[in-house]
Amino acid sequence: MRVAEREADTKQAASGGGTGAPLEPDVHALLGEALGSGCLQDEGWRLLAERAVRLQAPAGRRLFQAGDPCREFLLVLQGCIRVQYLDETGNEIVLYRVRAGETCILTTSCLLGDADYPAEGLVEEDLVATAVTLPVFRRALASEAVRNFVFAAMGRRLVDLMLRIDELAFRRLDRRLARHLLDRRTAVVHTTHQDIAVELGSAREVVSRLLKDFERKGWVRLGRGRIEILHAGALAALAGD
Amino acid sequence: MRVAEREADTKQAASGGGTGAPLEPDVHALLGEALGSGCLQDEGWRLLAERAVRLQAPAGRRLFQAGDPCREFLLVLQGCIRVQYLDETGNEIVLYRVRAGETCILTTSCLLGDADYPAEGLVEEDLVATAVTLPVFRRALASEAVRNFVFAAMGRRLVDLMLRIDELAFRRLDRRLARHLLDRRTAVVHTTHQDIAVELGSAREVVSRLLKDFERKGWVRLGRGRIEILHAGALAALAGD
DNA sequence: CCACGTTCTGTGACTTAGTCACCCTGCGCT
DNA sequence: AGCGCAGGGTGACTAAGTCACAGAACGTGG
Repeated sequence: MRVAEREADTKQAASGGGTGAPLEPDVHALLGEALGSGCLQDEGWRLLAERAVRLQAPAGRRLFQAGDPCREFLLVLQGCIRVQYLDETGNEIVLYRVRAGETCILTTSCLLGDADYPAEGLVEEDLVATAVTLPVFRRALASEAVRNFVFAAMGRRLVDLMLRIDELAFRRLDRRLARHLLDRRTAVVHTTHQDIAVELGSAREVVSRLLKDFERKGWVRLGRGRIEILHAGALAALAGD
Repeated sequence: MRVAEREADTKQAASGGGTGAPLEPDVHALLGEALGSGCLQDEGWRLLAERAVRLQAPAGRRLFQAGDPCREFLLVLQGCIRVQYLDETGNEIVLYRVRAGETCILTTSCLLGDADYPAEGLVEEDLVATAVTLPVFRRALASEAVRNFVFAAMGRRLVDLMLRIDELAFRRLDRRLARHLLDRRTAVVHTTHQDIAVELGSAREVVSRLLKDFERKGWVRLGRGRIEILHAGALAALAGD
């Protein structure tokens, strides 16, 4: 219970596993919304919806960290989890994000592989998720629809990580920085240089210097915790359209 | 049929899907050997063994490349596949290797996610593998044992890729190079500087320079396509034991 | 409103890594 | 012997990371 509130613990216990038992109405609805309503016809999805425990956590909360045991399958309904790796020397790098309708594949594979988390998960936007225990998840996996969903999520993430590797190995940091700024999709980016460095797997000083270059070129205006984009076109050109 | 010989195609077609039909005896044996003999009690594993097509390919053969559609589930019985990413600019980096008893998770997740391969697979040591078509694989996944095997493989690979990301982002190349040389587990490493660069996600010139440094320090002796390790202890110390 | 601690940013000096250009060497081939 | 070519060496330069430190911006308690 260390990591997040579970408002539904008692309700869940009361509802039991009976087929027609009263469910979590909002979890049901959110699941339908997040995944398309057709999925609740499926037995596996129905099982997940019935046995799902609602889990909420405010932005900033750490859901899990490296070394934690993994006990439940997670499906995000609202908000966003940032998964990042932290090594012994204190270096951090963002691996990927889990958003509404997605599962955390790290959780899934640790759960099924009986391994501890190798990375940490931070709530970035207020989170609403459902959690089910390993036995229930194993039963749900008997459904082909659930299996396909989980495997497809894994495949996507795998490709993400490969692209991330390519970026780190071969892409220039100024281009990646420009891309990152544009990806925020706001004219004014509220963040610190340190956060960007973690995002890109680089060092704060390097990010600061590059941003200063951008400012000298008139592409951005810098403030404390604030980057105003003045010339998105130039950034896009640098990023490679 | 472009990528590899399939000596068993006809035999497979003849044996059909009947439960007691004649099987691939050696595939059966190899499967048992690779995975532990208990697995053939399981219905899913038995299905895989029965419907498996033996696939062989000599070292150097390209099994698949980026953009290829993915049609079959692969399980390596002997040999080794090197999976590497090649981007538009021609940069290459080794992602991971698939050895005896392992599945290529890239194949698995592309297959189930109906996606094309994002990377290429090269046979590094003469390959013996089994392949099954998507429909058969889907049926085999009904078995919990098969599912656990596949998910566990995904989890391990995921962790591999994360470590690779950490390495690329934060580890010094001289240490990674030292580690790489030691990992070959031979006193004389037969390889080119270019190959090592691809392995580490770096550039040939950089690898050459570092190796020259190692030679000047008396740790290795360099020859054309050949690196003789003279002082493994020093390399290990640099690599961080 | 001020003093003070904290967080964020800027910068110089230096090391490590990547890029570009070019040349040399070892080796197989005819 | 002469040629071609993959593999390797190196200088010069740019990009990125590290270390050390300083100053600016902000928040809080007095």
